[in-house]
Amino acid sequence: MFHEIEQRLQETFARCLEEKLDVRDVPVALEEPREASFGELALPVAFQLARRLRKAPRLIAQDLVAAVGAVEGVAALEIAGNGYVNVRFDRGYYARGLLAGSSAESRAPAGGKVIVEHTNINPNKAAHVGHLRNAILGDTLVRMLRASGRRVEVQNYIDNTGVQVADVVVGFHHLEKKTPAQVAELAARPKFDYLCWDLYARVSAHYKEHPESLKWRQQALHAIEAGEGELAEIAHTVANAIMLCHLGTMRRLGITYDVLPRESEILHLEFWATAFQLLKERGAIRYEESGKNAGCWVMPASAFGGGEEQDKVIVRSDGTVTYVGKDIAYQLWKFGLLGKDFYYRPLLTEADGHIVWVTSDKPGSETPPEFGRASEVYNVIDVRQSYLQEVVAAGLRALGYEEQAEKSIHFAYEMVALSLRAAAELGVELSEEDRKKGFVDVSGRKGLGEKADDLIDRLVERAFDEVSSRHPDVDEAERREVARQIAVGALRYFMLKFTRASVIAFDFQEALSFEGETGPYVQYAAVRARAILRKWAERGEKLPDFASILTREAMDRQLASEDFWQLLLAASKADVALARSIAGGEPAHVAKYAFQLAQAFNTFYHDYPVIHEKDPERRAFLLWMTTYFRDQLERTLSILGIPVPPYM
RNA sequence: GGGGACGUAGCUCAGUAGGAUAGAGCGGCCGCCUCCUAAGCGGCAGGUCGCAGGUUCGAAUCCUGCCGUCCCUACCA
Repeated sequence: MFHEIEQRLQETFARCLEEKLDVRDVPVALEEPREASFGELALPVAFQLARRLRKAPRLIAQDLVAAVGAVEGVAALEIAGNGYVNVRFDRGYYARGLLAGSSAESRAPAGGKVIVEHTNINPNKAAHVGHLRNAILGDTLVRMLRASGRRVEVQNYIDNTGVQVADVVVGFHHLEKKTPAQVAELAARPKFDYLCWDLYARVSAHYKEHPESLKWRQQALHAIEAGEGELAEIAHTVANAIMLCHLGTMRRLGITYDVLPRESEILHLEFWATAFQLLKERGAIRYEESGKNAGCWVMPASAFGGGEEQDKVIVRSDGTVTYVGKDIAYQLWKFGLLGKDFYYRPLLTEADGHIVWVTSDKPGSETPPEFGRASEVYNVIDVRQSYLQEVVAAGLRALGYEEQAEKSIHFAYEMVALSLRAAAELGVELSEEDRKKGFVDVSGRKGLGEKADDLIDRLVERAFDEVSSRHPDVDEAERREVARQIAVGALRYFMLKFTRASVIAFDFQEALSFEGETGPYVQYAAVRARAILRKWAERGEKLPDFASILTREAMDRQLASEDFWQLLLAASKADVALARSIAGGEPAHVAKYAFQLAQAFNTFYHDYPVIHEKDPERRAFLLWMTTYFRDQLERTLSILGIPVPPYM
């Protein structure tokens, strides 16, 4: 509704500018005034024209307003200050529009399929808080895009053949002296990812003390790549088991995937060979005869704006491909440009019936949906990979896929570090450098950091205590489920409230808080809205027929109250917030809006008892506001992936 | 050396396609539960938006320089 009026104003003013002033190149900007008393929208257009027309902005504004005349849904256009045009909505019209359900909801889904790749955790150890930021950011992006009508495919890339897995294989084989069968037995036990977490740290420490043992890593890598022998078998067991652990961790947060493309298939199906051919044919890479990169195939630095002497090696002099090369092949596949596809098999079925597929190197018996062939690709990867992501896009560009390079979006975010206090709580020794920085880097290699599942457990425990203190009479299993939902709300909100470019110095006190700007605060507002309506129903009352009682005149009467109008207006801006959030690539904006929406509802809740209202029209209005707030809160929370508990 | 991000209240952060009196949460202080759950609500205190110039009707926002912090810049994977 808000957006409709915005559009109408923009069109009307643009047309007026064109017809009356012959101005076409000035975009009609709309702002939300700082002061609510100025109206709902403001147009600074007169300022933009002042210079060109050599005329005082205020006079221009007056002429424009006179020329524009009446606009549907707008009660008044006022000149304010030096030349602002302030817009006052027709409140009754607006509210009736909301009551009827905005037609903006029914707009057709536009554009082709979007692929969002996120999580991408090395399958060699338990997930930690840093991984949570990636997955929550990615999953929320998916929900945002879907809410805006886009078709989205969610991918979680599994590097099951890399060094990280190889290192754990080394641990089992050389340090622990385990046979593949023994490893398989361990892998079947719970918390295998925790066991590997420690083992991985031990292997890293071992390398440090005995650098000569790094040859074990090379052996393991070769074995894994060849896919034969005990080492490969252990790698296979470890990667699969840990991958399932990660899926389990993410499932706790309501995060799931459509397909898991694996590095092993990219290898076995020779995606790289195909891409290599393309890159050579189209001159995207060149063979170096001499110089420091002699014998290598490189992408010239000029292709991706790299500095001088910064050509990027794609194929090493020994003929093996670097990661970027494989990433280019993979990115080509995502756009359906490789001319090759994976095979697939169903991996598991989620509780809601959703099937998660995994790639395979041979045909399966079941027919998968069509994967890949996207028109737009979001890679949710931390900011440190910016350079490599640039090279990948440059690869597409060099192949002539300008459009796809443009649509390859590196959805970058900053790291999660540990606050000094959190690091101290985890028993980390703080160096002078750490103290100066003010935070400590998470390091999987050192086994340093808070495991995702531990954090979720802590949150659930805290929430359980809170729930239990408020509802001691309720069945324990039910309290636990409510606690779980609150924990998810707290964690997801915490990870989303920061903008992407902000380093999160993870702090337990902040993350475990349920008060103030937190997920539970927003959940609580939704719970309160539901509670009012439940109480109403428990009295044996039915909801009034809003459409017939709340006529336009009735809405006008009720919304003459500035309080009500501001509350309704705030509640109606969910779509505006979503659109702005997608355009800006910033899920934090939706989170902020959810918080503001909750604040607005809490004000409403506090100031206006609904059920005890005596006047029938006023009561109907309050009940309608309650349902509207509830719907908007629930919708916004679902975009954030935050559940609404039955009570709190 | 080159590239990028950042510097806003005691703390953690919003706010930048230039706009009206710079916001929130936490922490601090003072209030509010015979009335739909106080995980709530109200109030007070707290800021030369790193510094200096420039652009203009107007700058936290754009440009330049400086100071400071972090990240990236391998034939490792």
